[in-house]
Amino acid sequence: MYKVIFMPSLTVENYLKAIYHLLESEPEGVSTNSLAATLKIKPATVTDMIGKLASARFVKYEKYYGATLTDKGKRTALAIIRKHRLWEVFLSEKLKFSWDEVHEIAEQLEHIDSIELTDRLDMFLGYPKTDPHGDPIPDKNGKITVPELIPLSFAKEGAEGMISGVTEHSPAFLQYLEKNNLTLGTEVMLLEYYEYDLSADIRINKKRQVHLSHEVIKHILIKLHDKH
Amino acid sequence: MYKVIFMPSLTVENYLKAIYHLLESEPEGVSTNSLAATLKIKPATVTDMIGKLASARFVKYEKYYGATLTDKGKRTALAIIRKHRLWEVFLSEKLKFSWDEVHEIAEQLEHIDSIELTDRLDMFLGYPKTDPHGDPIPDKNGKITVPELIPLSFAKEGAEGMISGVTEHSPAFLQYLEKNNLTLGTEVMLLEYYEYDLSADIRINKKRQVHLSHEVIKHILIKLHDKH
DNA sequence: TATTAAATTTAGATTAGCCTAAAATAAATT
DNA sequence: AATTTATTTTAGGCTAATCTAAATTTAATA
Repeated sequence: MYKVIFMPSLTVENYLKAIYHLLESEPEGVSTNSLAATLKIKPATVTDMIGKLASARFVKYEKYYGATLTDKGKRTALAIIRKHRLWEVFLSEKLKFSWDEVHEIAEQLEHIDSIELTDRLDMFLGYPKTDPHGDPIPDKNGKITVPELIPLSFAKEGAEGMISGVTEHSPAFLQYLEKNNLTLGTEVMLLEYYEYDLSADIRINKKRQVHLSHEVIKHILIKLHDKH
Repeated sequence: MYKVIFMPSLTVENYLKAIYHLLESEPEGVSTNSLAATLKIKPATVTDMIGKLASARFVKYEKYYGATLTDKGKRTALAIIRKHRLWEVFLSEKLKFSWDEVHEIAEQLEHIDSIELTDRLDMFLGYPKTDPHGDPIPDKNGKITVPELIPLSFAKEGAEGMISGVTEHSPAFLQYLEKNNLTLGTEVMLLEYYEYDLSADIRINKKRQVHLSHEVIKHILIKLHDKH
């Protein structure tokens, strides 16, 4: 039988975080394969570890049908995500790292184990609501308020909104956005779709017009403006 | 034979740091036993690891006669000590942790691997020269300037100076100093020694007088005032 | 529905970092 | 100088987290 895990190791923390994020697109249960892909390890390794996580009641697991988080697992995952995002704010606001640089360093900082440190950092930063990519920061009780955002690719022609998040965090993508002034807070209006490749013309800050591929607009999240 | 180590793991970093500090009192070579004691592991484990560290040219090692650091080992150790002390300054100055709380958290933060982060943190903190305990911070090239300090227990009767460091970092000791206003920057004068137990009377900030045990004064470092 | 393909699990092996017990060496004491 | 004690090393084992190869189960296709 599987050994019981007490204090979650760095490895366990990374599994839980990955499961949490993957549940977004696989709510019924995260597959062994997608977990292996995100963690860059072999599926066989994942199967074994998921068994241990289930024994320690971090996940609910049915053989061949994927894993979901228990309350305990969700709590643990959210604590790590809270730390990750707070450190990202620190790196961005205080140390002036660009938004494509913060993720990698925060991957390390998120594992620092001190609730007191996390809470003081939160205070020092002025209790930020979101990280530099617009992702919401869970509060100290693990409560997370997910803002109502839609992908820019879901906007109707003529719709206006503000860029408020992204669903792709690779440096390449973020640098692309930066270079095209598509940063958080930017006002955008969807002018016209091109059916054949799902690309679109976008007006930026009521001035400049750009043409963006579907690949780009589907990863930009906007907050729609209320209609008058 | 031993396997060669490329990127120093967390464990390796802790070995190198411990060796660096122990070389202060054992300059001829750090013994297996004292290393085992500081790292809270068994001597047999240390012997094995020292062999690996020697293969990777982090230490020079002669069986039964202890280990010393190579230039490579020293460089690596100083990089960790630099990070440790910079984070201590951050915790103390920015997050308002007391000087007895910073060490434990910095033990984790010192292993974050990003030269860019370290250098930006250094800048953010205003290039501090010392940590909250008065220990000097190596610069980005690993250069460390050790200030000329003497233990308070070495001062002659009548000598005056400023508390500028400690050689004992336990929370208990630091809290004791705090409670007695014996913090960094405090002016002290050695009034009189008591031969039978090596304790002494100390004047604090030209006002209050206290009686301190040898155990205490030997761990307080002062910068002597120039005589006029 | 039978077969093939893909995903998942099982079985057995490896590595880093630790352990205990026993053997070897160095240091201290008589 | 011989013996005892302390330190260090060697030898053999264990665990967490990984791997590869083979077996099993589910999903897709003919």
